[in-house]
This record gives sequence, structure tokens and C-alpha cells, in this order.
Amino acid sequence: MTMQLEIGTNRLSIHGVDAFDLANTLTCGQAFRWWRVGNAYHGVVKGTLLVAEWRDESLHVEDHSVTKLCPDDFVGLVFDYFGLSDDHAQRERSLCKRDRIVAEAIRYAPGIRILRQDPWECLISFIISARNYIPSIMSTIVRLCERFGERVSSDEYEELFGTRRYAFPSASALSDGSVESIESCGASYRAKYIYGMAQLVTTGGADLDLISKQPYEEARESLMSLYGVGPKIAECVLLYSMGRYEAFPIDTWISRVMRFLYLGNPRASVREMHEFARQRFEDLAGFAQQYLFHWARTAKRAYLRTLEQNSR
DNA sequence: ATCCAGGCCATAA
DNA sequence: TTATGGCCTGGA
Repeated sequence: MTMQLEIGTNRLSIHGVDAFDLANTLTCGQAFRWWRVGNAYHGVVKGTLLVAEWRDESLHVEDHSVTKLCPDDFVGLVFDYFGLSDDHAQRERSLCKRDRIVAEAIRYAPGIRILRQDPWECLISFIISARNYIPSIMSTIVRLCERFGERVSSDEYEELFGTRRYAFPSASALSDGSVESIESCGASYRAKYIYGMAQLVTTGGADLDLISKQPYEEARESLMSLYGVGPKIAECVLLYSMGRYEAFPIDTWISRVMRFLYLGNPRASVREMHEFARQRFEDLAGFAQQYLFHWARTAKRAYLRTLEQNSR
């Protein structure tokens, strides 16, 4: 199947997108800046306010920013962010062949893509995510954006939807604030990590662009050397913003899946889980993780909880 | 209400 | 190298 583009004024329709589930991709826990409005999803991507909707077997995206992108940049942004040039159906087939459990997870909810997010936003967002619920994460990020970010929504958008949207704040904008001001956005004890990171990036003490070009293991170490960043956050940044699909972030849900469904060992270490994932899923580990994560939290939630209870 | 969540750091063995 | 406790807050 080949894709067809229909480009209008600040709008774009893409027909024939294979293996693509917009709703699950946006709500499966990899991004925190999408809101459902009617049948559409509104989100801010790299300073551009997008309204995306899956309708009539096609993806429709509109630019509602104050300053609209030119058609080429708009198309580029959408393709890059959603990874539309990739043969995702092929990836799904490959994963299904490699593993029965992932095959079941893919059958349950196919078409989940890995978004290509902005590294800085991704890093701060996942620092906020530590020991936090998704709704809390989202509201903290909204408050950070309102306080430190720039307005992105156009007058027409604000009139139409009755709300204003803000871009994710730059490192220098956050470093102009303070630990206290970040804390009061709901960042809690993570505020010191965020403020420190903003200062470090602003002064050039950390360079995310440079890290994104390093070999996988080196990039992982570089990220983990940053105060407040452990293995989970490092791998999330690698996977969700740097296109490193061999990354395999292990949170409590993936941990349950690995311990109870794969390894049959309630006390398996994170190291063992990573080892297993690398051997089984190789270059597609990140996609396996995303399907397993969504499946575990929805279809297998109660079951995995029971297994965990019984193992105590 | 009481509990604990999509981790990390520091400390201790 | 692996195991604990503390961190803060708001939803269930």
C-alpha cells in the first residue's frame, strides 16, 4: 500500500497509512502532551500546535499555531514525529515471528508507533514521570508550560476551543526560574533535578544533540551520568526521542511481564530482564516494550497483579 | 481514610 | 554488585 498526500492550507491528509493506530500511539504513555477533544487529539509538537484525527481510514493533521509552518516543514514534522516513512507493518510481522507473547500483544492492539519527540522535552517529562501517575505528570507539565513556555495557539484556535496552549519551555527559560517555582508546578522533589538539568543544558554542560549521536551504550551512560537520570529515564529518552529502538525501558509493568510471563522468576533482576530482551527482540526491543506495556496495563492488568500477589 | 504509583539517590552490606 | 529507605503528591 502506498501513501497519498493531500496538502491544503495548514492542513494535511495522508491516505493509505498502514499499521497505524493514532489513539493508542498518543495515549500509551510515551507522550504527555496530547489531549482528546471530540474525536481529535490536540498536541504541541516541537513548538507547533497540532490537531490530529483518524477519520475515513486516513490521518488528518492541522496546524493551529500562531506562526504556521510552511507546507514542506509541516509535512516534514508530521512524517518525522509519527515515523510515517517507516515500514511498521514489517516490524510487526518480524516481532510476531520472534515471540509468541509479543505476537499476542500486537494482535490485541496493533499499530502502536514510537513517536520521535524532542529530546529536551522528553528528558524533563520522564524525570517528572518518576513515581507519578499519568494525569499528575500531564498537569505538572501543563503548569510548567504555562509558567515558562511560550504561547503557541492561534487566536482562532483559542476562540474555537476556549483554551490557550503553550510550547514546552526551553532549558534557558527554566533556568531563569528557580527550584521553588518548578516545585510549585507540582514537580515535587524532582524540581531540583529539573532545575539542575536546565542550568546544565543552558551552560553547555550537557549536550543532548551530541548524546543523540553517540553509540548506544555510550549515550546511555552519558544520560545516566546526569543527576536525576537513572536507567529507566535514560532508555525512555533514547527510545522516544533519539530513535534508538534497541532501548528497552523497564518500569513496573514491563517488570511484571518479564518476571512472570517470560522468566518465571518473581525476583529476576533488571539486568536479567535487559539481557533477555536484547537477545529476544534485538533491534526491535523498544517496539516490543511498547506493545507489551500497553497490553499489560490494559488486557492483563488484573492478571499480572494477581500473579504478583501470589508470588509474595 | 490509607496506600502506593510508569524511579532515583544515598547508604549499607 | 545488589538491597533498603526516603522522597513528595494526588488519586484510587
